[in-house]
Amino acid sequence: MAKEKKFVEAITSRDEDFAQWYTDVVSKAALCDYSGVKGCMVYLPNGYAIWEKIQADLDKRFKETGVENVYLPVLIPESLLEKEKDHIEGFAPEVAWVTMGGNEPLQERMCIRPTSETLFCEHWSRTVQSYRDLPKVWNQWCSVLRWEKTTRPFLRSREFLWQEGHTIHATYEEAEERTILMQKVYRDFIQESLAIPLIAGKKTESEKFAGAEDTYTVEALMHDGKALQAATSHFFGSGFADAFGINYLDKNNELHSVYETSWGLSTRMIGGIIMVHGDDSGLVMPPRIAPIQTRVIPIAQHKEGVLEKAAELMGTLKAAGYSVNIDDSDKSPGWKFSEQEMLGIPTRIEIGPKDIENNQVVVVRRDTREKIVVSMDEITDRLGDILETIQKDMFDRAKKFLDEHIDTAVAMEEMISKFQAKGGFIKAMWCGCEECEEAIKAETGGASSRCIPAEQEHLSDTCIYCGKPAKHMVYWGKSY
RNA sequence: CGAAGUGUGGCUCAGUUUGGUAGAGCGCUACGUUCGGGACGUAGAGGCCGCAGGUUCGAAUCCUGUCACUUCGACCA
Repeated sequence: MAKEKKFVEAITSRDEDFAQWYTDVVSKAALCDYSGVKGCMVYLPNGYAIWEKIQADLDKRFKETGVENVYLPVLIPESLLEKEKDHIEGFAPEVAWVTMGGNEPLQERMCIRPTSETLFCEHWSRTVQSYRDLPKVWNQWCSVLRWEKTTRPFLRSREFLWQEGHTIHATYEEAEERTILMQKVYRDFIQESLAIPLIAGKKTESEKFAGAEDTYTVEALMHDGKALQAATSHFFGSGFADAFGINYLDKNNELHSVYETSWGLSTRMIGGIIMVHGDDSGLVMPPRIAPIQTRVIPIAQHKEGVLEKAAELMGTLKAAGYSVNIDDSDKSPGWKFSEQEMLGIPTRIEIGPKDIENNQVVVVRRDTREKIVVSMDEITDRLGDILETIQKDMFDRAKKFLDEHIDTAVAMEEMISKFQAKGGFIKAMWCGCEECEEAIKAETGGASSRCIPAEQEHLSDTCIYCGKPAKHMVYWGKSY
């Protein structure tokens, strides 16, 4: 990637200190603020607007597959959380407890939901009786709380916003199909709307969700070469159903367990957008998910007619369906350009006396800074084309970066040197045992198994670590 | 939870070693001049120095405790 000209000193260079760059972008783009409680953040208008766009897009996609939205309580009694063994073991270390109601100690303490499988199960165990009650394909938009030790804005906060879908089905096959379908929904959404290319597959035994039989994941690669688990879809089999007693009578009056799934995507995805697309000038929003698609910046706005013409342009664009705003503050133009760039608004439209004279405007792309002179008469059509081009180019650039950071290895020395050179994903064969998985992580300096892709390649016959017969080809990488 | 660091106007920090009337830059407000890549002048507003104790004639500064945040590790969407 070409060295970018840097206009603003307030943002640390991305290649100099990626972690600091990330924090600077979050703060300069006014996405969130820290609060008085560690790991609980204030979502500012710019940040929350992105979440609202994600919600709207994803919710529409969910509903096209038959999902219905619900809302369940924020509190889970301890006895309920404990019903499924693997689940409680997985979450116990990071739940927060409520022990008092007013001034009275509670008879039973309750945790603030870290996830809601147990609540959905409890509800269904009381209400599902017949095959006619199935399937249930539900989702809730809410926040959950996990007492993380180390927190970072969006990437790992204690309270975070997400959606969690929960479904139950009469058959194993139908539930498995739903699990895979939701992985596809996430994959399409993230690639099409967020312009973030992915690798997809199943998690290994050790990386699976607590209580799941299978976890399907989509993984993105950040600009620093680290992987981000973007969304997961879990297949539970009938484990939870049996633990909670969710049974139904089929047409032959025979009693059966239901099969269950759950799937989620969180505000962590906002961190992903920043780390995939952002640059040294700040945030770069993919046009389809950008809360504001273009910002009108008047040049020499004190001159006769400039502000009026700029306002008129904004009105025209609004009427054409664009999400647009104007910066008519008395800041200098240069300041406004930098501001628009830090916020990641995909385009800006400069309009000054020269433009008005020539019946034109100057559209500037955020991603490339390319200046495009457009006739005032064509702007409503051309802007849409430009935004679509940006969307496509952003995906293509990210895809090229991803492809350049996927490598293969058949021997440990090869894997270690390749991984340590530039991070990214390394494809390598694996025998399927947890000991090798851990050893690979330790010896490479942090490359954990990210997923087992559906499209398997045969790189060699043996596990890269122990040399025993290989079962899977796995993507390995350092994870956020 | 281990290790390190930091809390002083909205922000970034100086002042703490050696106790003596709270500082700078940026930002903010008003007015004027500017305006195609973070313009400038003039005049202003704004802080019981994270919190609680203690030592002292006197504490941002020394002592004790406590809370929070940041970064790095182990755990995790």
